[in-house]
Amino acid sequence: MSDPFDLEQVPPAAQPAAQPAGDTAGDGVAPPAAYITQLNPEQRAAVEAVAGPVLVLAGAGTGKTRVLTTRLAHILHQRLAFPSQLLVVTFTNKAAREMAERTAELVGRAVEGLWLGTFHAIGVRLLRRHGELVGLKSNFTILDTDDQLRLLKQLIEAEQLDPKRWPPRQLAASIDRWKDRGLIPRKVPAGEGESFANGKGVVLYKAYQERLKTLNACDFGDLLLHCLTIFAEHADVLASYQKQFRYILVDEYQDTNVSQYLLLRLLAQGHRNICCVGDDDQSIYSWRGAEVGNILRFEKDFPGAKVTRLECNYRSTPHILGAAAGLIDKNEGRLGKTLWTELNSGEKVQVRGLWDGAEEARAVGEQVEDLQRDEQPLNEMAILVRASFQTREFEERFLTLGVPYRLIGGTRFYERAEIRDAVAYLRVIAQPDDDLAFERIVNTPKRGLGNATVQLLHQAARDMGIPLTRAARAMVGGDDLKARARNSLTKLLDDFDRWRGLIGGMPPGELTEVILEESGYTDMWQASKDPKAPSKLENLKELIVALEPFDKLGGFLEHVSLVMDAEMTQAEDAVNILTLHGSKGLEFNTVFLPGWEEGLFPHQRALDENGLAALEEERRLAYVGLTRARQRAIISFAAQRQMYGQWNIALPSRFVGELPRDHIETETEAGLYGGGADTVIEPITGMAAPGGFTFSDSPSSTRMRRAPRAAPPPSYIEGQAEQVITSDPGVSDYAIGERVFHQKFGYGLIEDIEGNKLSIAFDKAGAKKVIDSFVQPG
DNA sequence: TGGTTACAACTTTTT
DNA sequence: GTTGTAACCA
Repeated sequence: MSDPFDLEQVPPAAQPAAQPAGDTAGDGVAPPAAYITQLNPEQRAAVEAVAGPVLVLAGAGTGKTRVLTTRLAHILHQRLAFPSQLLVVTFTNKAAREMAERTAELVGRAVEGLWLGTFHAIGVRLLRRHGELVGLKSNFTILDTDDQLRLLKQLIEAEQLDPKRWPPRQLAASIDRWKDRGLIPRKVPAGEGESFANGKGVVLYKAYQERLKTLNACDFGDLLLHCLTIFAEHADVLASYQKQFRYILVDEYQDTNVSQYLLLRLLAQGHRNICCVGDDDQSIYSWRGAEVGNILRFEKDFPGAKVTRLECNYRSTPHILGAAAGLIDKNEGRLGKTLWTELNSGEKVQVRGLWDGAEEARAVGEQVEDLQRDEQPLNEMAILVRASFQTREFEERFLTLGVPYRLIGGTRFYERAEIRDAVAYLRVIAQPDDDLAFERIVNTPKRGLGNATVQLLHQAARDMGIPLTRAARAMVGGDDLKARARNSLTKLLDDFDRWRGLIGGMPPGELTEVILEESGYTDMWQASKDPKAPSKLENLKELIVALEPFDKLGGFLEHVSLVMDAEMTQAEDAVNILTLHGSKGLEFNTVFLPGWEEGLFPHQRALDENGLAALEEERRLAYVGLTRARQRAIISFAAQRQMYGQWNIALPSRFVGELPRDHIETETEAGLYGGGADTVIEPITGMAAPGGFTFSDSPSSTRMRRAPRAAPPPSYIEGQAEQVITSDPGVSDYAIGERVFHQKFGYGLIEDIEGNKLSIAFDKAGAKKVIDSFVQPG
């Protein structure tokens, strides 16, 4: 019997033109394939519109991945193309994996030969083949952020600049942004390089690119930038890929940057069958170069594009959707979608104000335990935070409670120092020109090759214009080095040679074990009395395990640079703690959204750097967070919070006030921000919340004595006119010059008063703005 | 050269 | 509070 997905049988000449769905087995009577009938009409339209440019605006929880995978299966089923003629690009490795798995489910087995991966993975694939066109050998190294920074620091110093005044991080950010925009050094618009080191920015960028070439290396941005260069300069290469990729599918289109956009546009010019799926309301990566504009002007870029909206949400209750919709509606410049659902209304979104971060963690912990008693799996609960430092309080709380949790994100496996050291050894072996890897391990473990020696090597390498390891070889033959250093270095180079000789002879995992053993690296940690040493040794063992599936060293190194996240074991039932950014694409029955405070969320730094655009992006982030929830969302904010050792006053996020009241339920009692016991929180303003809360767990001695007052509505925030302030703004009872006491900051002097906000110069804690109900006469 | 200490900066998000 | 870097001393 014929297999509808028998890809070997696909006639390569098949054209997108049209056979009706399901009529592929040649018997002419087949109804629409099963996979099609399971879709709703909009989804089905998005799947079946295979020819020409298509934009699918897929709201949160509307079955975006399903549409993508079904479309992919559909194209294969219709025999419109070989797998190798399909380019499927995702934004994350996880999404790529999921896509492959779900397509395999639809097709009934894994599909071989697809060009499916992240933009960067696709870039690598192209560069391994055509890298010589931009001066890269096929075994080029991919630098990580750390290497990049060390290299930039060297270059900054070489320009006689002080890296303290001109931080490498800042330069790296500029360079990354240029690369995101597809700009090689000479294309950087005049004036843009000026801001760094008095105009040296572009000079350094150029020097950096040259240095990368001699290192036979490229950074993340180059993976796309070099592809663009190749396509621009070699029409034949471009043409061959334009011809090859009959169908292009793009996930998370709202997250593409200019480079990615340009690549897609070039590649799609062949067959024009490009389908982009995305949601402008979930664009949260502009800070790393993503251009929402790409999705907003899709129809202009691809004339005649079909646009399909997926608005039927299968995930969240109406209250959750309503709250999210009310919030996102405050943004301008949206393509606009209205999500609806057939689910029952469910619980309202809970909004809670609390005394401080610790109490917030306590409240979440309690609710987690309650839900657990109701037999809700912990796996179905998630705490989504804005910034990673927020995770600590929850971790501590869960440890105390004995509730298992898992931290998603955080320091990733391949970013750990010991893993990078080990990988650096492998890199030196695989690619002798990799100076950065060499520098990393030349004196780790200590072998008497300190700074002085390395400087000599650098000098020699520069003079001769060769990589460090080659310079080292030359130096051990000469007499510039002290006997001790020379012996050490000779031994190290001999080790390199020996290990290199082992590459083909044993699997990479075994080779790594040999290297870590013979180099003394393992011994170093075994002898260490660092409390972290045991866990580092554990990690090294895990690295060996991670190496097992790889039969070639190069393959593993590529994996390390592209797939930063090591596979997580989901075995245990545990609460998930992750950032809002990390939550995109996930869903949970219960979602906790703590830290909705001005300055933290929306984040102050984002606001400072990017103003209104950033505010809208933060709002989208809030939208993403809310729409992760299937049944229940709990938003909370604290009145004060400790951030890197310092206590900070916090006011409720303006987003709290933007939530439509019909869909939320506030747990309010008396007092936290002033206001009477029966007031409703209206912290809309981004200033102060007149809502009432008690600090239930705080010792009675800390309770406020003074009659609470509400904050005045801030005048500088637009669009707040309709918000009702239910408690009387009033005026502070304090006077300038009065001495007051604050529970966390101690004694201080009032310097200024605005409504109920006091500017106080604290004796120990410095100047702060505090709501008057937090202090008492001192 | 290596270890220790002191100081500083830093924390939004990540392929 | 933490981590990384610089300066100092052994």
